[in-house]
Amino acid sequence: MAKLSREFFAQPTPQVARELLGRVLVRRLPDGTELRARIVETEAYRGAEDTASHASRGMTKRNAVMFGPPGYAYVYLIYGRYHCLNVVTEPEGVAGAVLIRAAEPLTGLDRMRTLRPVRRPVDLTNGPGKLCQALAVDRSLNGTDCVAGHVLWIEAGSPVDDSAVERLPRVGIDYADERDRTALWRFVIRGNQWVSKRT
DNA sequence: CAGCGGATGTGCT
DNA sequence: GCACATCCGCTGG
Repeated sequence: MAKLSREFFAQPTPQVARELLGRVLVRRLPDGTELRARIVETEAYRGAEDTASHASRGMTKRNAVMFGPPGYAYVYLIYGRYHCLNVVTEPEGVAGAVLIRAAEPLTGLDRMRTLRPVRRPVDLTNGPGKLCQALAVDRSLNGTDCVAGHVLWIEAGSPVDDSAVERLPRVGIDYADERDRTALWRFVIRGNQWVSKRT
């Protein structure tokens, strides 16, 4: 299955977020094991004009990757315990990234359950922090090239039809301006079991 | 089941 | 010092 290209990620962020639904996120572990999961929930974060975005106040040490070339991983620590995985969008110099919030495990489930012990498989990857734990994604992968690299990438998978796409406000951004709190920049596959619980 | 608060590191959102 | 693009365990109904 073909990897998504640099040009794909260079598009406007909300468009990339919508187009990532149904695509396959792949994580290759140091021992060669490949973990695969189908993306079912994303959020778009833009630059200076988006007060919900880490990039809204300009470039810092943490968010620098968001300003770089598209197709790279932006991974940050949240609440001191969890990680969130984004893929950088827009042309180089324009900040933007898509947060991958939830996915449906496809291969390597046994390994995911070792990384993240849970009773029910549905709890493996139905949230951004859970997804990172199950796929062994942490800050050491910040800045990883998801187009030319061989550690983390996204395959074409099966794009989702418009009729199956639900657009919702983003979650966990109470601090943002009303305009940004209400923007429909969260994309989910309608009715999918693996979508995160926070709605 | 819902609701609430603790965990725990980093940037000032 | 406080807030945070989160998750989990404990409590009460």
